[in-house]
Order: sequence, then structure tokens, then C-alpha cells
Amino acid sequence: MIHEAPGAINGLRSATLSVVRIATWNVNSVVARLPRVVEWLGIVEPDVLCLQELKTAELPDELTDLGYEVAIHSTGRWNGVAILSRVGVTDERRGLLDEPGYQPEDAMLEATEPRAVGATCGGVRIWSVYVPNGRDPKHAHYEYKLRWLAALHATIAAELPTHSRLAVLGDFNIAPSDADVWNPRAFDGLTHVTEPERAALGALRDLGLHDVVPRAMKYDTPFTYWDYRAGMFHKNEGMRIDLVYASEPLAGAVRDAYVDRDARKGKLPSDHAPVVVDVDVS
DNA sequence: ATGCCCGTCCGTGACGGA
Repeated sequence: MIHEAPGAINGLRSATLSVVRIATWNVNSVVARLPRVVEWLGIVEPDVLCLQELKTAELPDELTDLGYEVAIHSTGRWNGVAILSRVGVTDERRGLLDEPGYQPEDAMLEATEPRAVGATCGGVRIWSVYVPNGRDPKHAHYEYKLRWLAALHATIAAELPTHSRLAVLGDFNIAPSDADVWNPRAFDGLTHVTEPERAALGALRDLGLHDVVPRAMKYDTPFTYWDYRAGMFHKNEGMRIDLVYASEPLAGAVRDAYVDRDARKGKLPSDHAPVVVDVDVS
């Protein structure tokens, strides 16, 4: 049993059927990660799992055979997001309202990238998102990132009036504060920490969403990403960029939230660890 | 120990990741 038990919540879950376990995980190719994802689902047993960076158009049969309902938006080599749910999938929506493309003409051609999928699962409105990287603050991809975040904001603003329980989960590619990177000085001039990116997160919070900060399993840093290179995981040189942004009623019902850094260990891991949230939806 | 890039693509280096 390599995965640390999530504490007293186990007893609560067995005693109270109304606790829903929602998780998010950038798997960096669901094909390459298939055995790890299947094993992890058996251990952690989330009711809803948001996936990012599928890097393939369809989920492998071994995953869909597990009995989860699926909402998916994925096309091939790059990006790709999905929601797996065993508490229902309704009102699936692929993409954002007025979602921009990387190149301006992409949106006109409806050639936008598969980076967002929404669905209602067990009475909770869920969005699985993979925010564009940005690459460099001077790169066109950075402007695309900010436009994309504005479309996310508009989409959530439109849904909140009819979905009191709502959460946006995924790889935001933004560290909300300097405490969310291993060394702020190492990020001078880089994406993920700039004021406009952080302001986009602030705008989501202004809608009433709350940053559900998970507890860490080790150290005091609930990082969710560690680069593969230079032993950064082993030195805990990571970042908290996989986020759970939950509406007030949902955030107030959170009973536990943790980073499953055990999933970053061992053979052929993703460079991201899952974030797991237990919510009382009674 | 968790241990010092990885994944994709008709092909093998280029590109993306952050």
C-alpha cells in the first residue's frame, strides 16, 4: 500500500453516502499512463476524475471498461481533456463560450484546441480544463493563454446562476502565489507567475470561486507538478499549478483535500500528481 | 528511498511541456 490513507475521511465516507470524491490529474498521455491510472482508480476510488493531457483522441478500452461514464474533448497528439464519473454525466459541453484559437483564424475555422470539457456529475457542475502553457511572456502563446482564461471566466460566469455547486478543476499552468513555487527567484521573467496570469485567477475568485488548497503529504508545500529533469521531485522543487476552484457552497462543503504525491513516485509517473477533494453534498 | 526528462509523431529529430 504505497498510497497514504486520507485519514479520518475514510470513516466519514463509509458512514455518509453523501460525500463525493472529486479528483483532477494531468496524466501526460493517458496511453503511456494507462497502468498507473487504472491502479490509482482502484486505490483512491474517486467518484469523479478530471483528466488532462490525454494526448490521444479516445480513452483506452481498459479505462472505459471500468464502468465510469465519460465526457471527453480530445482530438489527437496534443492536449485532450475528459471527465470520468460514476455519479452520472449530463449536460456535457465541449469547449468554452467564444473560445479563442491559438491562431486568431483557428476560432473562425472552429479549429480550437481541446482544452475544456464540462459535465454535471452527481449534482455538481464540473469543468476539466487544461489552460494553455504560455511558453514565454513575449510569445504569442502567452496572449492566447490570457484570452483563453477570459473565455473560461465568461463560461463560468454564465453557468454559476444555474449551478450553485460548481468546480473548475485542472492544470491551470498558473502558480497562484509565490508560495506555490519552490523558488520565486527561479521564475523571474517566466510564465506561470506573472501578474496578468494571477489576475485571471483573481477574476475567477471575484466570481465567488474559492481556491481549494490541498494539504500536502510531505513538506508544507502542496505542490502538484515537478519537472522530470534534474531530480526536481526528489528535491521537492515543484509548483502548485493543478487547482480546484469551487463555488462558495461547494467549497464550504469540502471535508478533505490532498495532493497524492505518491502517484508521482515509482515507475513511469506523470510529471503531475493528482489532487483529491472530498465534498459533502448532502 | 521517490533518484537525477518524457511523450508524441510513419522514423527519429522536432516540438511541446513549465
